[in-house]
Amino acid sequence: MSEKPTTIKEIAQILKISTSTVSRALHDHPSIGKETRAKVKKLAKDLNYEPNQTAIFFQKGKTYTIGVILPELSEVFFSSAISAIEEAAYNRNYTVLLAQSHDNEIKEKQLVEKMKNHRVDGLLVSISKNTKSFEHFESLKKYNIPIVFFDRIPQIQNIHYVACNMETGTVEAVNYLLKKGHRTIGLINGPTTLLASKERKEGFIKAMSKNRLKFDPTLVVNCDLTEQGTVEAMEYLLKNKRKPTAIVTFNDYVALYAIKYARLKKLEIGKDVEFVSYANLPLIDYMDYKPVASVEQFPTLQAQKATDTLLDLISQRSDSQEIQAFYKVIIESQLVENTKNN
Amino acid sequence: MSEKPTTIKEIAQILKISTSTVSRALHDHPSIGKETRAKVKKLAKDLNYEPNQTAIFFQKGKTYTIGVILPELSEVFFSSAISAIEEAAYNRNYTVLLAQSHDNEIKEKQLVEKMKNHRVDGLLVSISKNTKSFEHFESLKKYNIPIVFFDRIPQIQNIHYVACNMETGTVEAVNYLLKKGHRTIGLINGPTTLLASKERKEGFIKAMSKNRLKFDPTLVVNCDLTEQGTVEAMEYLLKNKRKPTAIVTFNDYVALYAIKYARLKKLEIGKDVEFVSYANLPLIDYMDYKPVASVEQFPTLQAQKATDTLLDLISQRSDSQEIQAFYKVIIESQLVENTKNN
DNA sequence: TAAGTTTTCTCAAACGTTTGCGCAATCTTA
DNA sequence: TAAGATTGCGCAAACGTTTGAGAAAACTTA
Repeated sequence: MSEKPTTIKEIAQILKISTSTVSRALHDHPSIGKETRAKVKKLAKDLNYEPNQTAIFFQKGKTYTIGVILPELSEVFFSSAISAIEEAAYNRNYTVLLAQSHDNEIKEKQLVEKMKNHRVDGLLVSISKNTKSFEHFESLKKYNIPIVFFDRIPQIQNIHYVACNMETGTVEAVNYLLKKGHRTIGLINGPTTLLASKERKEGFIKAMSKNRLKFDPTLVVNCDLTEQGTVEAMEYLLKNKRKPTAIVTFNDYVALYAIKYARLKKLEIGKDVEFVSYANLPLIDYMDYKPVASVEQFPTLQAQKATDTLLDLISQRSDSQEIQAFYKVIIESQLVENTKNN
Repeated sequence: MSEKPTTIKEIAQILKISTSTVSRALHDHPSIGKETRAKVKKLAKDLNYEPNQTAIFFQKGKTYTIGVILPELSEVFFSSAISAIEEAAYNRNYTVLLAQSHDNEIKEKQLVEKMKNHRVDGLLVSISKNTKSFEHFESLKKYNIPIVFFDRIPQIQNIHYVACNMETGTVEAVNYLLKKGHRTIGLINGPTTLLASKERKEGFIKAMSKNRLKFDPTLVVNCDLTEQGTVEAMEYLLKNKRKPTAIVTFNDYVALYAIKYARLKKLEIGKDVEFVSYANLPLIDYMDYKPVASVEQFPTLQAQKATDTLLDLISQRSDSQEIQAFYKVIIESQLVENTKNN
């Protein structure tokens, strides 16, 4: 039933030559004669020879595989990312070893170990929300396995990363709303622990001050990104002395919850109150009541750049031994108006 | 800078014992004395020993890795699936090698080769829409690499698969609409080439005849699943002598396009015309004008069962050599009413 | 204390491939 | 035709681990 795969040894035996000759012949090594090469290749084809990668990986100490650790594959942002990563890796003849941390620090550490043991050539990581310490990544450096972080990056020094700067997009968003005549703008932000929250808030403040409006801290509220949390944030904002006529929300989910709540309170979306959000969900296009605009974060672009960076690092590593600089690729977020669909 | 990882050999040398003893000690082999075992384990820990998996893979001819080939990771159905697959594999200590075919038959074949060369222990596949021949899968059987197909399964014999039967759900859907008083029900189906289209149509017909209504073929229209195609299908249906008051659509995207078109034509959704669809998009919950009900296909459940089946096959293989039966796991689709969200 | 048991460990092969080095055969050139 | 250059190939080690078979050491028992 289950035939054993052909090996180089067998080919050598049949042809009565050495395995090294077979190996070299198959790799078009110059020191092998034309005829032998042809004979070897022919027989290899006939016997359906397939090089045993596990042997090669072992021999070369290289697996042509990159590890990818993402928080949640079911989140649209990350599923778009993994799609792009796979694509980019495939184009450069690399394979993807995939794992998700479910935003669990302990699991993330285990996965890093596992990836190391699998001898991946490099690692692509978007860190878990709950990861506080980063030694598990440090340990990879010792083994010379490069890591590139993307989107969710740890706040430590000397790392390679690709990330999206939320400030620009936020500034654009606020400017856009101001231009539309809004003067009282609220921000439903994420948890304070997130870098992304910080960037959004800073963009918010910057836009205000640039427009000579004073920043009103009561119009900014943090939220845990759940529906309940969003409702509470909305209640807070709508009870405010200065009731916002426009609200910037941390992401599309928050926007959806907020819009739902606003409609429940009989507010007309786009008239009584208008929303701008950060793009996570492609389906926003199909919604009837949706944010007027979204700050695009380019998940696939980020993922692509991150993969390319990682693969560059991998090939550099084998070329030279010197320590290269740290790549810091910043993609600017960008406001896009959401088109009406009816 | 880059230290070489510790090996079993080094441990052996330091302790002046043989590598086999070290290996066995680390594996708690009974024939190793308590003290030696303790000594070995201590030193291993101190030296930060990590077994070189590539060597083990090579040695054992097993990689504890499963290959997964999906058509499109950016499609919600498949991203939910890969999330569940990774989860299930992780729980049984397997790792996932990921690739997407982009519905391209040639690429699919290349990927199967690549997976074979990587010596995956098994393969999980949802086939490309455009795949017509299946020898590339046959070739894996020779090497005793089990394959489990899921959701999109080839129409050939002697394979393991997990799939969702669309007929039941479709019958339920039609019954549901009939019960709501509809008598003229349309079906915007997918391309005739797809098994899924066939099942939907058969369910459609079966439900009609069970309710002693004669099946009207003019109310069924095939479509290529694009927006343009959907618009054409809608035009056709709305021009029909018997104008449907309810429409079953092939998937949520088609439903969205159809609803958009219907509203453009000033039809009131839920009154003039009602929709039932097949669930792909979690976001349907957030929509204002949406199908009243969806036929749930349980992507994560399918993926989970498929992974478990594959891993069972893999462990069986090493246990016994006999050829086992072919697993055919059918999950019944199920109608779920979509709750109102305002 | 010698023989038999049991415990603990070692030897060496094997997995399939790559590659540095050396050697033989062939070809070149004066 | 002898010396050197070139071409074509083989030898053997190496990568790190597992494992069957056997050897040595320790412990029993009569």
